[in-house]
Amino acid sequence: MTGRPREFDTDTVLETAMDLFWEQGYGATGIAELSDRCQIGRQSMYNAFGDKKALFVQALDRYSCERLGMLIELLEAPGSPLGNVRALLDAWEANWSDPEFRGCLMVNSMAELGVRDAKIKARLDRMLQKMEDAIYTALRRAQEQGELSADRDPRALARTITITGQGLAVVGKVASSPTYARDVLATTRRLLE
Amino acid sequence: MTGRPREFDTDTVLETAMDLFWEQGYGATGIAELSDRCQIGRQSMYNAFGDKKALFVQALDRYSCERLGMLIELLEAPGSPLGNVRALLDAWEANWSDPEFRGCLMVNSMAELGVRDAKIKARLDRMLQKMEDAIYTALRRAQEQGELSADRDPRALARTITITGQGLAVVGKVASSPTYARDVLATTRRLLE
DNA sequence: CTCATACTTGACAGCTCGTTCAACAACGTG
DNA sequence: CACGTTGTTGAACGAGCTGTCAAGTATGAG
Repeated sequence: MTGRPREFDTDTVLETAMDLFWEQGYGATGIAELSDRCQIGRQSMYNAFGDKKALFVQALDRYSCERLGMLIELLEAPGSPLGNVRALLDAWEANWSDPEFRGCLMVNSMAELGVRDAKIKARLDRMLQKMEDAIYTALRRAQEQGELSADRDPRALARTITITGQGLAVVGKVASSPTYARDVLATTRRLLE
Repeated sequence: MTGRPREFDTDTVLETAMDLFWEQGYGATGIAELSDRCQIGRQSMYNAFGDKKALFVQALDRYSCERLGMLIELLEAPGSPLGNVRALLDAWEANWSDPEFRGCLMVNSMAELGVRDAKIKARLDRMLQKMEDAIYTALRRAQEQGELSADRDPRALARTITITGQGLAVVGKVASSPTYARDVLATTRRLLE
């Protein structure tokens, strides 16, 4: 029944794999590199996670849980819903200004695999909707509490904020101007007034 | 002096190569595939364009000239500058709704190569600035002609519109909702009122 | 015609990739 | 201790990749 116990922690390995895919993308990350950095043999990798694409999907799911989890937690914090949305924009701005800013695994994956792999495409679409819905819900609550004018379209606003976040994540990989995110997010904040 | 003449048109080949990189990305596009679709031998490819990365850079430059050229042309059209900006947003919306929408080579390249290749990164940064500047100039002219309120920050607005375009280009590769671009661009248009 | 030049063609070297195979090691159970 | 089960280790496979070499071919110049 019970065989030889694992010598590695599945979560730690998945976290490292996620980081690698995050930094380099799916195609540019090789199995050798993965097993090197994760400090486990190739075969152990295949035993535990399946083939490369299966591993990637699990890493992507982990990213989704972590990041979207943080986002939802932030937006559902007690107090002012609109303040929470503003806090999200602040967090993006701070993150963007980090010199080690490395983009977003979700967006990178959309660009690299969005049209090529239908299964991953559907997954990414779902993640996008989760993000949008979390922002939408916060905006709706802001309207209910009178923080946000009732004549605003919260769905359109949530989508705009989502797009802005994704756009900043890609552009941040090449833009040299340090005030880019500040300018863009200042405009976004004006939409919430 | 003059040797055997070329049997192919350099522009046509470059256009085809650009399309391939556009659809599949840099890493996922092989030399064999390129020479197949371009209908020329590998060696002819290497003779005419250099190695793979050099070919890609030329394809990227071509994309930049074509697309940014169209964008600038649209924004500098005679008549209302603000109307031209609105026309740009309309064009994006129409483009996005196309079922064969395939994103944008610029954004795809940012995601795939933005942090890995410094030379390409600088090139993409320059393209981004060109795009931003074209929109900025149109907005400035709109202000001079009194179409756009003078208290708006045209730089921030131009960057916001740029980010929105890039964001839509990535998200469009996976988003299933057909009203996404409409919602986002409606919000963007409100910024111009 | 001869020759240097430039392009084309096909084969192939060298490498890396994802994946698998076979042998060995560590565990619980009888 | 023997056995089934599971994980590890290291080697190897076949396919695909980028880039190059060598031979053949079409041109203009002398």
